[in-house]
Amino acid sequence: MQQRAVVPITVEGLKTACSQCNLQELCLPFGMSDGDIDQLDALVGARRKVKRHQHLYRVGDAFESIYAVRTGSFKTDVLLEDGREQVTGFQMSGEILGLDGISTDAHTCNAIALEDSDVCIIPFANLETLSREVESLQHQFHKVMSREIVRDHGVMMLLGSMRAEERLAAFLINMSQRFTARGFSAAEFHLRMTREEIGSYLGLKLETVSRAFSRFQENGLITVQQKHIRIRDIDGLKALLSHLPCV
Amino acid sequence: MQQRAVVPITVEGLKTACSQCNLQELCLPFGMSDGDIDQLDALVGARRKVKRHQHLYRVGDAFESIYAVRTGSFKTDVLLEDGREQVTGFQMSGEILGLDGISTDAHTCNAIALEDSDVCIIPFANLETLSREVESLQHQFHKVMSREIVRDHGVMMLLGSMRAEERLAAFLINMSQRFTARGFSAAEFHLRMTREEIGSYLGLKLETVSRAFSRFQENGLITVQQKHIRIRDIDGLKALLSHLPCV
DNA sequence: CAAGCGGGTTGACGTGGATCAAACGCCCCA
DNA sequence: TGGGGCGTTTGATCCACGTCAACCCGCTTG
Repeated sequence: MQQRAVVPITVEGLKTACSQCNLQELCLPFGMSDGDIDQLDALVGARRKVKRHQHLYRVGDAFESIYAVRTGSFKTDVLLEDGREQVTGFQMSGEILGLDGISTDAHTCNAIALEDSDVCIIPFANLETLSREVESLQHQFHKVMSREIVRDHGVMMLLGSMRAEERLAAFLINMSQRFTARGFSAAEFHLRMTREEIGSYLGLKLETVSRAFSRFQENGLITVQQKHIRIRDIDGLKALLSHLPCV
Repeated sequence: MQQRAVVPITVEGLKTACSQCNLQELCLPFGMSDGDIDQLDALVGARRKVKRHQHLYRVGDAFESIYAVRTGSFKTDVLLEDGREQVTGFQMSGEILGLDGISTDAHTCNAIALEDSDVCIIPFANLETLSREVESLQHQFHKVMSREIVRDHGVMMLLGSMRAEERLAAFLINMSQRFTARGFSAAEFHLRMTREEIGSYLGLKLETVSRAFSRFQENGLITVQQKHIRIRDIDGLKALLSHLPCV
C-alpha cells in the first residue's frame, strides 16, 4: 500500500480536511473521488485530543458522533458487573470508533486511549445527511460497518475455536499487517497495550500471554523485549494458525 | 465437496409486502411510518425457501442481497482450514442475514437453515438507493448493522470472560427473550440446533453443553428433554450470570 | 539514593473443560 | 417390526490454561 503524495499537515488547524489527510486510504474516504472527499471536509468537525488512559467515551454516554483515529491508538472494552473486562478491539490510525452507539443512541462499550491520541469527530447526524447525497460515502460507510462485523466474527473464531498459541500468533500477524498498512515495519513494532489487555482481548490470562511470548522466542519465531516485538519467522507464525503443528 | 444446489427462486410470485407483514416490529421496518414502509414494499423482492440443512449462502458467494428471515431459523458459521467450525450466530424470524457480505462484495460466512425456512430477499443496491431517499429507512438500517456489532461484542464477552455454565445461562436467557419477542412462551421452547452447534457457538464441546444442561436440571433451574427446554427458575439462571455463585 | 510501583517473567500446582469411551433413546426407513 | 444411525447422556481420565506466588526490571518520586 503506497502512500499518497506527502501533504504537509495543516498547522494546528482545528479542522483537518479529509482531502488533505494522509490516512485517506485507511479511513472513511477510502475509494471516494476527490470531489466527493471535498464534501466530507465540511462534515468532519473538530479534532479531539485524548491523553493516555483517558476515555474517548464510556458505556452509557449519549451517542452523537463516530470518531476516526488520527494519531495514537485505543482499546474498546466491556465490563461485567463483577469487574471482569473483555477488550473487544484495538484501534489504530484511520480506524473508526463508536459504531456501537448507533443501535441505542448510547455507547455500549468504553473507548480508552492507549497513548496520547487524536481523533476526528464525525457528527453522526451530519454523516447520515451527507451520505443521502453522496452515494460513494454511503457505500463506504456501509463497508466500514460491515468490516467491523466481519472482524468481530474473526475474533469469535479465535476465542471459540483456537488454543492459546494460535490466538497469539493470529494477534501478532494481524498487528503486523496493520502496521504494514500504515507504512511501518512489518517485522518490528511496539505494542501499546499491556499483557493483561492482550490477554483480555484473546480470552487468556496475562501469564499465559507472557509464556506464549517466551515460547515463541525460544522457537525462534520472534524476539521480545517488553513491548518491543520483532518477528523473525512470519511463516512459522502462520503455520501455527494452519494447525499443521509447527511443521 | 458437493455441488452448489442452485435453489430455483421459488417464484411463488407472492412477494410479501412489509406493510402487511406481522414481523414489522422485529425486522427492518421497525420504527418506520406506514408511508415509508409502503416504499419498502417495492424493494423487497421475491421470497426464497430454504430447506433444512441447505445453505442460504456460502463463504465466497457474490454478495448481492441481504435477507430477512420470515419463517424458520438459521445458523451462520465460519470454518477453519482443519475443519473446526465456529458458529457465529443463530437467526430467528425478523432478523437480518448477510451483512457480512457488504465489506468485500462476497460473503465471509455460511448461512445454513436449521429447519425448513423462508426468507425475504432484499437486493442491497436497491436498499442503498431507497435509503438515500427515505431517511427513516437509512437510519433503521444503520441501527440494524450497529445492533449486530453490539451483539457480537456480547458474544466476545461470553467467549472471552465467562465460564461454561455462565455461557449456557446467557444463551438460554437470550433465547427465551427472543422467543418472547415473537409471541412464544418465555419459559418453554424448542431449540432448533444440536448440542454441537450450541457448543460451537459458546466455545464449548458438546459434552460440556450436555453436562451443563444436566446440572441445571439437577438444580431445578430447567427441565430438559432433548431439544425441548422448560425454564423453571429464570432468576436462578440470571443469578448465575451475576456470578453471585448460586447464592 | 532509597523506596515504591506497575508491568513483566517464571515456577509450582490446581482445575475446568476437553478427550476418550460406552451406552441409550428417538426417529427414519426397509 | 426391527435395525441402523444420529444425537445425546454419562463416566473416567487427561491436560491446557488458570491460579498463586516469588522475583525482576525500569520508572517515578520524595
